[in-house]
Amino acid sequence: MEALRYAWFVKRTGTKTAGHTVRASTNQTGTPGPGGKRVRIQDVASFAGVSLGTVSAVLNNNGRVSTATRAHVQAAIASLGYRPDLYASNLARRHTQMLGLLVSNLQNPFFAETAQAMEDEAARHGYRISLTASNFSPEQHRAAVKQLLGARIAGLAIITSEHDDTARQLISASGIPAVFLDVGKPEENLAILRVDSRGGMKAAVKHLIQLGHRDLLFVRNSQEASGPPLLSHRLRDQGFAAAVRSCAIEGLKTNIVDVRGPGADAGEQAIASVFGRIHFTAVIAITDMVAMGVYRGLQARGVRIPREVSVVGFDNTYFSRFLNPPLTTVDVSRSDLSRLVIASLLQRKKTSQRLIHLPTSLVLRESTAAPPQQSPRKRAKKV
Amino acid sequence: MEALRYAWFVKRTGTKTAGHTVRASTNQTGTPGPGGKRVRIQDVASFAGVSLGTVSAVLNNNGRVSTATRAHVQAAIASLGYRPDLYASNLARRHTQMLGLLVSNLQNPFFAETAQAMEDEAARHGYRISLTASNFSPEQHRAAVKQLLGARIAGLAIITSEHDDTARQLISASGIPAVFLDVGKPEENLAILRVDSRGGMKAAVKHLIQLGHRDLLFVRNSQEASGPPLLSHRLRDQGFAAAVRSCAIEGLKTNIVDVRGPGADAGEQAIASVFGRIHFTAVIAITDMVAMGVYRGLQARGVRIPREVSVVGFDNTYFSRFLNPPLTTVDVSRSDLSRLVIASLLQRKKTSQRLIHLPTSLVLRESTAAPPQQSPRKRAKKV
DNA sequence: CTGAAAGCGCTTACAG
DNA sequence: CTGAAAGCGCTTACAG
Repeated sequence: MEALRYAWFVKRTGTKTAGHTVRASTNQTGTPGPGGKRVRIQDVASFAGVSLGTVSAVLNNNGRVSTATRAHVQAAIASLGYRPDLYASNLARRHTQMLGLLVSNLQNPFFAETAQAMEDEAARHGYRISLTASNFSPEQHRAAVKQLLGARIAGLAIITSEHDDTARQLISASGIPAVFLDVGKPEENLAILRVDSRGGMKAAVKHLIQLGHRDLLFVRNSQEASGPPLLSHRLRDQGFAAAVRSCAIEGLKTNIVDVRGPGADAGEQAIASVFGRIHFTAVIAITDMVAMGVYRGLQARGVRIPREVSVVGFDNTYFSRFLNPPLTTVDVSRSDLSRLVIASLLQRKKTSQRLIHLPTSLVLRESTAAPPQQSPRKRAKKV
Repeated sequence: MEALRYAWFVKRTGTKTAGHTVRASTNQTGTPGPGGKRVRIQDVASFAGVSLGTVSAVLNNNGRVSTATRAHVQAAIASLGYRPDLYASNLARRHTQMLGLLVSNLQNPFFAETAQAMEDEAARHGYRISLTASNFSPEQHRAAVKQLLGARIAGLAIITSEHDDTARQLISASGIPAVFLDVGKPEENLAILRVDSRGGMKAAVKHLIQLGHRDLLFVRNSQEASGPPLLSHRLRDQGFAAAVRSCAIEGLKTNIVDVRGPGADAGEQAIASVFGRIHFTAVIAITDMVAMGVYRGLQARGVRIPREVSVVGFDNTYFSRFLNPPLTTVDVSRSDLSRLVIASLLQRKKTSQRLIHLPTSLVLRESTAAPPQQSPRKRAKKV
């Protein structure tokens, strides 16, 4: 037994010291190890005739290596095609240069655009993004968080429409810096990013009222799953309600339609279901995707935008200005969002801002105008 | 020196065996280790009163653990909130359950939708996707591949428009199973996914010709960077050219416009630049995004689709059927693509298919119709 | 069915 | 400026 231990010991410390080697250590030869063809740091060291620690130093720019040695090692790295093992190095380092990002869905342009902006911003700081989509499911949300937490990420951004309390507690307990979109209160390691949805909604409603609209239709969608309503949607709902309240004007009438399903489908169906039954001269869509469906629903029925009905969206996705007519919508800056989130995740000091406010702004395009003078056509039956 | 070595040795093997402990090993107590608050597998083992190997066995479902012990260990895991360290386990395991995916850009719905489909399909096999965007830049492409290769991914899918030869050689040399979109020839570990762009283009051209169109405008976009043309675009170019050749019909005229920039912008500008100067009754856009810009360009000039001009897109992105009118486009199935790619990456046998064909199909919607009978309005000056 | 040992491929004090 | 040692937190033969 003692012999066995000794053999292992010798193998670990190398053969240079002695003739008491028990097993041949192929790692000293510079050839790939016995297990596979992966080039290891030791191979580079042997090849360059330096020690393993020196190679590591040049890899990590830990000064104290002469220029000549550095160049020599780098040549060895290049000629062997060496690539450091991410898992070994992160394990040894005890931390990663990886930020986790959880979004609801990549199909939705808002999330896709945000993910892209986060990746760019993270790269600017030397970090990478580990991206996961929850598909709006709290279960997938929780599973993704568990995975990310096991991956020793340096920080975690939860930019989702759905929410999961268990996941949140896990994150809180982990002590990892995190940012949540919209939901809950800040904690020691949790910052909250508050997008001013209410302000955006208010601006949209005010804009329509100032144009003379008095019959507003608010179109929203719910997820397939019978879970709780999406948080981002709830805030936009509240924003709409608050805006209507604060704008209390003689004769203002509002209706709300909710349809299950993906944005554009829901928007189209919403129009199909209320058309001819509810009177409205303006539509506020809860997202640009929904607005796109609303366009389709309206235009398929020969309704002209904005001459007969005005439409406002929310998100200012890339495509919104290419719709016909270009969509008036509420802008949420992806780059500001990314900058604020990444900055929050990366700053170590505990004194940092725990509540991050992101303003919104109404982008005026051509989908809104004054309502038609005369009572609209037959569809416009009052309710 | 020998004493020091011995101390280390004892520490590694634990204190159970003897009184010759040199330093106290806090790891045996079940409390978090001295370094931080991360719970380790040894903590779970101590807490449950079993050995570390047993905990590992229940974590990895390596049979041979009694039901009672398993339950007991799982309780310990739950009550300590233990989460295995991804880096340590992957290092020890020598492989990961991670697949790399490189796409050009997440803003483009085709890539976003494909990424989403790949994630779903990978999850079905117990794998995760490490997603990176190259932003169409060969340099970023190469850097991303290097990172992915260092991350010991189990497989790598390159679904990009751009290409980099160095990256390809690195992948080839690594021996990691990989799939490339469209480019090059299969090798030992490299499969090629060939999307039948030519077939799709041919179908589009034939469709328009059968409707009676004789003046076709092909609208394409190039990237900002002055690099080589995108591969996917080159194939679609060729498809267009081949289709026109094979359809050689009396009086068939074609023009090609190329504009630099992102899809929708390019499409809009393309129309702006040729409108009134080139005669066309149908537009074939190289992507749906470009088609969206073409819509905008046409409609801003009062041209009705399809009554005056027909438009065909390529990709069948989610939004295409919500355009007004719904876009006729060439479909590339995201789910088929994902299934084929993941299957190729995961199958170990070398005899597997190295050349994967993915058919395309023309989806007929309302953006195409017979050309106007009489010579179009003033814009329609022959060239 | 269980446990102690050997190893994964790095980094980072530490001693020279 | 360089090198040998200790450690990161796991997995997986191997011996009992």
